[in-house]
Amino acid sequence: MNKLEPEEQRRLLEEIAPDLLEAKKAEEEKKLPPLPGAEKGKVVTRLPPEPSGYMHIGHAMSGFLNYLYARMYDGKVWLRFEDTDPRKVKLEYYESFRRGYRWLGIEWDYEKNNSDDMELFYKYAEQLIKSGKAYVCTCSAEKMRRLRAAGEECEHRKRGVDENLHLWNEMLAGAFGEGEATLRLVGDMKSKNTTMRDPVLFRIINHPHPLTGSKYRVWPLYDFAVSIEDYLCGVTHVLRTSEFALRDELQNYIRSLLGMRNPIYIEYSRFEFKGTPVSKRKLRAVIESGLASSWDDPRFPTIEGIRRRGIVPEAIKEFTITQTGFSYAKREYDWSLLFAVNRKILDPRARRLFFVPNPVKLVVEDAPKVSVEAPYHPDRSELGSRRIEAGNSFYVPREDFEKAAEGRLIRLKYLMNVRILEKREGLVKAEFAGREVVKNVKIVQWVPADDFVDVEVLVPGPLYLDGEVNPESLRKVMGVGEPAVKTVKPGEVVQFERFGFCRRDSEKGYVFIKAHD
RNA sequence: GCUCCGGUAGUAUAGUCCGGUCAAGUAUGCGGGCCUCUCGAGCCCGUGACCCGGGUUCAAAUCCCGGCCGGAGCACCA
Repeated sequence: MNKLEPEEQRRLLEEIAPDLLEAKKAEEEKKLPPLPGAEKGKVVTRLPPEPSGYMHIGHAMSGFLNYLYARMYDGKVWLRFEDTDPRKVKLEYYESFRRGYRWLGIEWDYEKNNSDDMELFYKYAEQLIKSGKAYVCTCSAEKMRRLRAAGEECEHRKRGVDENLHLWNEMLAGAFGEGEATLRLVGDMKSKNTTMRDPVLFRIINHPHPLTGSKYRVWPLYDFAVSIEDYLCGVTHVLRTSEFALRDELQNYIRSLLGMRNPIYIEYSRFEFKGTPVSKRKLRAVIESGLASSWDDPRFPTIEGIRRRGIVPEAIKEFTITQTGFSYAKREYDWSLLFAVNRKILDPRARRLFFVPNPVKLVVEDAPKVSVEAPYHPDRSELGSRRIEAGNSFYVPREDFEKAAEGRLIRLKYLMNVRILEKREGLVKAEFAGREVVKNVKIVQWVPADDFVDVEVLVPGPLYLDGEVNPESLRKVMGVGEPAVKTVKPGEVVQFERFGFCRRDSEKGYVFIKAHD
């Protein structure tokens, strides 16, 4: 009864929307649209990761939605691991999700694992059996699949309660091997919604679970576990991706049989970025092709990948709030949308430094030997400055000087103007042309030729182009950096002037990853 | 194949429920200008969309029908 059709969800959303829009303009703060059926202080949402793989940006955005709505209504958030497939679940992933949520600034009030509640699941299963709503089925998987597709019942559905109870206890006692018996819901074999056709509630898995070891062999399936857990946790709003939409009916039905209240569902299509699939299969293909070596590759949509790339949590949060809608339509975000948000956040805090990609040597024989005090930020003096000692030879961007004609005037930022005299392979000669700023002269960054560090910048691009793995998805730019590059701490994001925002990725040596321009 | 669900500018969204105020708003992108000792940020101007075809109506992005295109599901995964 709490189940709302998408139209209904939108209608409710719309009803309160005008207030929101006005409020948004008034305080210039970005807010999510109102949550249907939400009451201050009574909202409970959940973060439901399956600890079977790496956390990615889709988890992050979904996580923000659940977290921000709970916060917006002074509600509570559960972190609940959906870990009822012992074969898929791995210990390392539990912590990786906690770490990911923490990094994002997503806080949760309570935490549990579905696998904590096995005894409870068994209790509810027994209740269903006793009320004639569940039966033990000993069909083979293939037969069951065939019958479900055809909408036909199997002979096991007619078993009596006592027999089912007996068989169920046999299952729990270990009398059946894997695949030999399941507990099924008495659903509706004729339902158009195939999930309602007597779905399996429990199956046998002979594989140790990372948390409970070999204590349990009879494991609940997703729909059963989640139905019960959402009720147990008091979840009022389920915000999840649309691949679960068909399960609303089933989960509500299971709860109705147990006398449990249902949450409100809000579903939306997956969040994906162009050229960057989140699918484990596709990412693994990239690793297997040798293009990437690990799951934290900066081209990957994994949390570790985007973190290394220099995307900050606030950007993902703001992006989720402003660019997201509860739409079922397929969408593929353009990275530039996220970059724009990230840039606005980074711009006031990132120090400006000189990095010269693909350097060429510039010699200015008559240059005065001077040093300059260069601010780390054009309009935020609190970020400080550094002194650069300049001689008469420099490294400058090859591109700028190769394109420039002889006789052309170019300014070395903060330092002086030079006039190009001659260009030879790997060397440009120029003459000193004054220190004052001249209008309409190209300004470039520079690095003293006798005091610099070698810098390498990784520039990530789309992993897939036109559905094919992109072999040139990671460009490596070699260059030199001014001495102050040594002061950039690992993890810090700076702006290399005229190059882009880059995060220092290495502990030793100067390897950076470019986030964006 | 079957069952659902969608299709608003390059991209992402607002608007669709209760048809007119939408000659369609916002962000980003793109073009131009201003500012700036960065090709960054900021400010200003501009560009650009209701999938197609019918129907209902005085009036349709909004309602109805058909088509096309796209997504999801059809597990003893979640």
